[in-house]
Amino acid sequence: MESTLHRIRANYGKLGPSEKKIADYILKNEQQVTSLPINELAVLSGSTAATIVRFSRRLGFKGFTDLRIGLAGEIISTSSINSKITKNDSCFEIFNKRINDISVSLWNTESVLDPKQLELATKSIMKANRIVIFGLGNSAAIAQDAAHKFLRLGLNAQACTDNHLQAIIASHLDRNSVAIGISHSGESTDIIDALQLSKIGNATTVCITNYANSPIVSNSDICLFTKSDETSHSILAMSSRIAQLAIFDAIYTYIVLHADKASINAIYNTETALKSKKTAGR
Amino acid sequence: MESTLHRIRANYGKLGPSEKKIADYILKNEQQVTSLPINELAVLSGSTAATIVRFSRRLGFKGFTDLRIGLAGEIISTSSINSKITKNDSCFEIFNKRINDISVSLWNTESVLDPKQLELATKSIMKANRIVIFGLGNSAAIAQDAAHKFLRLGLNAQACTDNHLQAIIASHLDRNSVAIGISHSGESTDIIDALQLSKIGNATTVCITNYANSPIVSNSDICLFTKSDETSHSILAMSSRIAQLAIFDAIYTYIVLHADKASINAIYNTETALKSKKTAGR
DNA sequence: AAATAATGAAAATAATTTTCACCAGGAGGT
DNA sequence: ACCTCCTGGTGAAAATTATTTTCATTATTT
Repeated sequence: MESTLHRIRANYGKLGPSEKKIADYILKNEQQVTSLPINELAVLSGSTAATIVRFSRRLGFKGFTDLRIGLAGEIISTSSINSKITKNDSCFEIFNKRINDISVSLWNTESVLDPKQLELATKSIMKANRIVIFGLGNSAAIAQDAAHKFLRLGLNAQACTDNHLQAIIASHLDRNSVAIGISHSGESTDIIDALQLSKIGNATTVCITNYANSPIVSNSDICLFTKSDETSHSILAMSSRIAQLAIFDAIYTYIVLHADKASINAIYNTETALKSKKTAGR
Repeated sequence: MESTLHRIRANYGKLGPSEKKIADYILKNEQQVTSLPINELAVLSGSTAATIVRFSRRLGFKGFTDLRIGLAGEIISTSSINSKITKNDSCFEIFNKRINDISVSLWNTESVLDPKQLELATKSIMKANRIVIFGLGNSAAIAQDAAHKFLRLGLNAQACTDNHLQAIIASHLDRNSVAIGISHSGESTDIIDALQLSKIGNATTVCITNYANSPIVSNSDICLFTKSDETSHSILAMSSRIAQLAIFDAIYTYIVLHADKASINAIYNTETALKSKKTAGR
């Protein structure tokens, strides 16, 4: 079952003029439409109730009510996000608001992440002889997590979270290497330096950042963007980091699915090796 | 504006018996209710339309229709996004399904995480002289991330992700220490051993796990549960790890908000120290 | 036993869907 | 070119369905 907004866009061409007006109004006022009676929507969109019903049917819904529910289900409840964390919040309330932030940030990232760039990054990683992931401070954990994932796949991956080692490692990369730099702000000088050094040896450089106009972007062959507001108390850009994690996870999963025999064995062996660490299988 | 399901739970006590039946039915059949006429819901829940409307009003909605929209908006469309990842999916499609999984898992965790235990854990961490976080394999990155957060707060925190060191460190903890063990399965023997050793010195033990009936639970003073299905290709329990991250983030944020002068200075100093690593301030 | 709260049946209202008549534009025949 | 006969889109109004309100009844409490 496809998403509501998608269905509207996909069928836009086949719509009649009056139906187009309805589609336009809905696309412009997603949120509002979820709590609008059909007759009001008819007036607001310059159409009639009957046409709205036909419109809904044409898109594959049972009727307007059905479409509306679909719409509500897919709109990141812009209204309900009052994620301001205050000092009076209990720890649990904070958790609550946090996960809301994270969800929003993930779905926002989905809208700024370029599928093409993501695919390029993935393919580069699959083909690389060596993968180095640079991340400092907040991003160090992400880098390590990513390296861990790739190692499981039998890839020659390595996290580099030490700014002394970074320069050394970066300068030894060659054209068959991929250097991935993670920096939320896109301004971490050490990471940028590492990518520049990597470029000297003709490694493919990939960055993951939140800011499209940051210096790291101009030093990267492939750019993967996250999107998170990081308004509140996040000195630690929590939600953007989750977005970063999700990106690596998608890459990892893709590679798992397209792995050849050898890689699958690598995964299998890892699992077997870890089994002995558990008291029982789950 | 609070979430629909929460409002139902929060006001559950104040409901009449018939309204409770409605609440029960909605909580058990969230998804279905979004596309159910009020009269059918009345029959299914063993109540009447009038009571449902009253019930909706009492929860702060304009009427049943309003409640239903709220519900639809907050149910991570379990049905619509069929998160089955297939080999034909592009990397971006995988990303898409992944973030859906993560969202679902986060909101599920919100429903199993005990606010009391979370608060206990937080308070223990705030008061501790020493905090050690044990995590191996998948969980190592989480442990490091958490330690990193606490360090920024000026807390004496340390991640221990090496199973040789774990035993050594654990056996040196005392009653003013907090030992936190992270294990998705709750069965990682090394982590359980570490917590047991920690307990000998009377440290407070905290676990984070997905399984309430796992051995780690009986070796912990405080238990924090995540909930994620981890159906698909997740050898790496991705979404539960995000839930773990979110838990630590909530704890961290709470402590930030309740930090005394000294701690705030610690944060400030950290930020200042890091400034020099950036080409410009963001 | 009176007051209060909760409930359901039925009436009233509101929203949605269906029906139907109309119109515009196109295809094919004269 | 002109006339039909279609077709598909549209809106007005009727029919249906859903929701909300009213009100009488039944529990529960004081």
